[in-house]
Amino acid sequence: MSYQNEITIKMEFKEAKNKFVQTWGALGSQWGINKTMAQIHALLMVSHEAVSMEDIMEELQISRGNASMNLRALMDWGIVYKEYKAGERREFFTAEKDLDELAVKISRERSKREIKPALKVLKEVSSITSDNTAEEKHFVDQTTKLYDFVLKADNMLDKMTEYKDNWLAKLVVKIMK
Amino acid sequence: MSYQNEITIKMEFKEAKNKFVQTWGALGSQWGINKTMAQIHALLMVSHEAVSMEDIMEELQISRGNASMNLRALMDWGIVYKEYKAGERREFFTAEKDLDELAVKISRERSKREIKPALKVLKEVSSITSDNTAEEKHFVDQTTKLYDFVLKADNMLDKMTEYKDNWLAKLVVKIMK
DNA sequence: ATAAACTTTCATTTTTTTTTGAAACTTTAA
DNA sequence: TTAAAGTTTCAAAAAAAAATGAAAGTTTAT
Repeated sequence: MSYQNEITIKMEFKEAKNKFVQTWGALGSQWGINKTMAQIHALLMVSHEAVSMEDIMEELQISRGNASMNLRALMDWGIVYKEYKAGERREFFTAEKDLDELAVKISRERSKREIKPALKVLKEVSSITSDNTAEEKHFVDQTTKLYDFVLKADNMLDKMTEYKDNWLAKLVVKIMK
Repeated sequence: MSYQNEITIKMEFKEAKNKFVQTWGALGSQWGINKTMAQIHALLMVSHEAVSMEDIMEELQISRGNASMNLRALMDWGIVYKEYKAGERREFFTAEKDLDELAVKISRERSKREIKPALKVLKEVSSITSDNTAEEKHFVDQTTKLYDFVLKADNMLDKMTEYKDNWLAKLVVKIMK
């Protein structure tokens, strides 16, 4: 293989990696996860070995503070881990690479942080003592339905992800038949 | 019932309604939907009859432009409808109130707008011609897995929502047993 | 104990997203 | 046709979110 070809191929890989990281970042934004957080996660997902903070900063062109804070957030979500290498002072980071596990953790966190508090409010507002204007009846009825729906969806997601191993594939089978 | 009590009850309803609208708005933000859009939707969801733009502006304390743009967006998502009242010049708005239908429409839109384009990129980047460094092998392997996973999840969601009527309840039964 | 190597924090700046409001546009009734 | 009643658009302003970077903090080797 010629030198020229090798250069070409390397470029293609770097471009692909970059495109993936950018896309994952944009997708994150659209789902309320900050861009850098999603990008760091993407980068770690496709890295075959643990990456230092220095390297993350370099690859994504971000500041030390930004890298540090988003790595912390990713670790709080339980989807990025710190790793220590023998004889190395620096810390290295890896992402959860098992996709079933990743999906489970993201589900759990979002449920805990967002769905559960929303359910609490729904329960609260649907239990007002209503005099019986059509307006208030409709409010109580609709928020009660919403509470039931969200609760059911949340429980189902929980059950779904309980399968643990290969849960998505198993579900596909179960639902299709 | 005394005048005083009636005032108290009215207050409670207004507070509950406001709390619901605020909470729905906050939840929207966390999932990448702008706050006002979510609030308008919340407001329409719990209104027993169609609401004019004027009233929406008034209740949410937002400008005409903001109201107009977000109503347009909600209609593009297919979860808010325009209504014309006989002998009225103004337009009125209602929300999709059937929760099964609402969830289906939100799923469809998000899939179309975000998941499908992401899948396209995943397919693209996972098909680079790789020389066989461990690094590139891992990249291709991981992005391929991700493509398969996201595709499967997207298809499943599609199948799930195909049940149409009362799909969530039906699914719960199917998955639990 | 200390200093080098590294990480975290947070007040300030920058960027991005959302909102405003006035002008342009549309529709309807007289 | 016109003018009144309403809606939409979009450039500019405001608000919100994210990023920076320097100072403070921590850890480790000597």
